[in-house]
Amino acid sequence: MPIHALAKLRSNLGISERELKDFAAALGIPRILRAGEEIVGQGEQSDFCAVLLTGFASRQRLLTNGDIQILSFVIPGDMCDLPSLLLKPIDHSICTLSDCSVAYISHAAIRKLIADHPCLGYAFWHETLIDGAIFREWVANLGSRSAYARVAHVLCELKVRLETVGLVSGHQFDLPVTQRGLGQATGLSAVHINRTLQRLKREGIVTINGKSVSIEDWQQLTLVGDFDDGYLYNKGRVAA
Amino acid sequence: MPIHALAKLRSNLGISERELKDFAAALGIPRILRAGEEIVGQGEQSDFCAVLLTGFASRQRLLTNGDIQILSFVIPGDMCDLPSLLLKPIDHSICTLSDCSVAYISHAAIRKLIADHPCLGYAFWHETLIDGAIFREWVANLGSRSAYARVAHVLCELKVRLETVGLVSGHQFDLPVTQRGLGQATGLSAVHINRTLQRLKREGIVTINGKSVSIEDWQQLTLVGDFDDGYLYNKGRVAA
DNA sequence: CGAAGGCTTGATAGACCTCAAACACAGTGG
DNA sequence: CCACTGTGTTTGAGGTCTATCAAGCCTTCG
Repeated sequence: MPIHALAKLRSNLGISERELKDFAAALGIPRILRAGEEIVGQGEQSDFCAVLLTGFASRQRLLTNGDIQILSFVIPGDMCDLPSLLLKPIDHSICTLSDCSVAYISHAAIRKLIADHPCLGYAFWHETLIDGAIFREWVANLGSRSAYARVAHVLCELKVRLETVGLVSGHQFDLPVTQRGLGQATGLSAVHINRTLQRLKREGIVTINGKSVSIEDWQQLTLVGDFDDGYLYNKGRVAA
Repeated sequence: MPIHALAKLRSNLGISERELKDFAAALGIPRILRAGEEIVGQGEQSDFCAVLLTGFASRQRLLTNGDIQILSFVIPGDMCDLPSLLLKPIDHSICTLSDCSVAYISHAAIRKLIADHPCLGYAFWHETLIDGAIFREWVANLGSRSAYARVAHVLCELKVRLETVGLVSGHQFDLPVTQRGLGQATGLSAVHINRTLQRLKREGIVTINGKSVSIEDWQQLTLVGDFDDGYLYNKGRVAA
């Protein structure tokens, strides 16, 4: 059932059929969450991890002045809550951006899986390392690039990551994120996001209809966003 | 010999004396590097990890326009290169900011240590997760805070992390980072770093003499920097 | 002693923010 | 079916934070 999650784990680090089975067996029945709900809350000491099966979520941090900083986007196939296995209480929350289905797996079950299949331990670790690589890229994005490049870069990253789990058809994908949300991800105001998106449209690089984004000129978008997909380490693609 | 590294690993995740011994035995003879050298280079496929024993280093990313973004600071006791075990080629480089002594341990040895002591596997994973938490905090720092707060926050983080390995005496510590370097870490120009530091001094929050930083008003600094040390997960301190 | 790099200061410019208002759209209730 | 409300988008105007440029000074080091 959790196709993307399994396929992605499989491709990431040569997981065997057997290990995949054991992992799938340890997953609970998926729960449906509505948009705007919390999957994990900042400061919680959870004893389980969440796997996002369908939908869109954001990892985010609430600052003391009330502002929200989005730290990364969570897409289907992501074991979004793995750090909570070793980091308690967790320093950020994960919130749904659209309706989502989420499966849970207890920390105890994860530890048992790792004990039984050390290879899975490396696979989980690998997941968190890629998350780390994404954070690093975002540091560079926020610290070094203009608003125009930042927005382009985020779109590039999403396109490549969504492609990995077969969620891009043609050059188009769904992006259930408001302009305010994009602002919280890129450190820009919603107003400026609006103007930046308009520029990307005006220059024929993307078109946007509601929540649907279509990349019209991928090469130009990567150029503008200074994007190199190396940091995503997505050698193993899942067929669309 | 590698006091800090061992002590820190020990405190991080209840490593036993025995595991510590095996780890120390696997470390090669430390090498001395001069300031400005590369410990690991962006794009390399290394087969070893580096442990920083003494000195200061920075994790950094070279952008296509030639700019450098500092992603985090590496201080004594950090196994700075752990992601390279599973992420090849590595997406960033690590450069010394001062003269450093560095010990190396092969990936093969690390894998063997983990096989022999699963607990060490979790300890290493934990290290990388804390690095991830630091990246997240930096995303928030760069995305949501003013220049004044950003600089204050970086100073807060360094003070707490250096304290953990006993490198703060009184309220003072060495910081072999140029103002240009602070700019590359905070996404600000060197000129503005200069003015921001002047403001922090003028307001009696810090004093700076050459490479030595002294925190005069810690509470005010944390307030200005919106700093909460939770994300560093440094429950286990090493006595100074 | 000269050169190079880092720090400091002033002036100007520009990128992005804030405020404000109008518009579009979906969901809700009468 | 139609107001009504709330959220998201769009546009304009003005303001501010931070960058850039430029020059002078200081320290370090060969």
